[in-house]
Amino acid sequence: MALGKEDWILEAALAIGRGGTAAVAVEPLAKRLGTTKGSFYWHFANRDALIAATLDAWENEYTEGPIAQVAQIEEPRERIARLLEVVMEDDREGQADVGLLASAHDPLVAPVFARVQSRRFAFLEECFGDLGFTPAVARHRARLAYGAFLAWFEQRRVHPDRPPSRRELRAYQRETIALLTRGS
Amino acid sequence: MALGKEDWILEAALAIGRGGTAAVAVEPLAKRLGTTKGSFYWHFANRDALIAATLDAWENEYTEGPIAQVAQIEEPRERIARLLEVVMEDDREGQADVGLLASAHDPLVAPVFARVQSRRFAFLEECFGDLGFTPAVARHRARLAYGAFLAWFEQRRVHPDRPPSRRELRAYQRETIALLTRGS
DNA sequence: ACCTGAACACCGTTCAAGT
DNA sequence: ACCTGAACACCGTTCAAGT
Repeated sequence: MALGKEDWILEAALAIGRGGTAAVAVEPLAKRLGTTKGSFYWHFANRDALIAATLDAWENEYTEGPIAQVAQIEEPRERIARLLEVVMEDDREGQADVGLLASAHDPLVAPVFARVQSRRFAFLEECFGDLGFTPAVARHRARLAYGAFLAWFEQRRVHPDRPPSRRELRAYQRETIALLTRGS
Repeated sequence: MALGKEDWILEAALAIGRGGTAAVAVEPLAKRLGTTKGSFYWHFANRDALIAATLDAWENEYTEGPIAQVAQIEEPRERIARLLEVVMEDDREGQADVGLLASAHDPLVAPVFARVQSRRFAFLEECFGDLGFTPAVARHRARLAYGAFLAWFEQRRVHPDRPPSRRELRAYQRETIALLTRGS
């Protein structure tokens, strides 16, 4: 039966999760889908186009999603806290991010990543601004909040053998919020 | 004239800085060095061995270096502050890190990165412990400090067009230290 | 419209032969 | 001891030919 672009994109997303963009190889993907390389080139101009399409899908699903979930919360402190929870809760979300971090240098990935990160920074900056911090301070706190997120996943990625407990996650989030909103 | 392993390692390090391990390709490297692929295989078993050797050199130079530079500072708060400065000051250091972050998924890179990060976390934890925090709190603060470092370079990498000023860096460091050592 | 299969380029790897 | 050059495998890409 005929395949569609989506089938290739789905398979590529799995590959990226496993090993970054380097793991997106047309021939193995074709084998996995039970078809040939020639078929692939009917749907996509080349390998880069497949990766671009996959990143596009990721950007839509995973970035706006979490932000939209918390954007309507009135209290800024609560909004930040919920965002941290949402974003650190879901393992798949984290791994999608981390799989892409692994390919951050890839010229295809860089611009997408830049957009996503800018969006996240901007949202966090706004939240801290709503707490009454000056723009400069809000920027620093937003950066620290984003770093709190990065460091958490870095540690998970590097020590997959000993995943921190749910309690540890809660304590870390609590302390992060407490510290970063101090002075508001 | 005869080349040595070091010549290949140096060239490989440059390539990693440019585009992660994916940029380490034997044939182009050979061309750059004015020799042939065959020559490469006299010095190294294969491409992986070259990358491993390059990572080894990086681990020795760039990880122990900064820590050693600050380890003998008495005052823990000062020690942390200096470490942040040292590690964020030098652009080349940051880019070596970031170049490798780009290949974090690479099975060759993962274990080296794990060691380096463990070492850094442990050192930071110790510093915060010396400030009198309980182990759990020290762990959280160490993670946040490491995140402060990661987020800084992430932002630089993503927006190479508008690098933050020296003043911004100073202000960010000052505020990070102030926040993370609060309560000691 | 969608796919196959053969072809070619590029890079990793091997190895016999050179100095 | 160190290097060359030819060979082969693997994957990206093209394309004429099939359904």
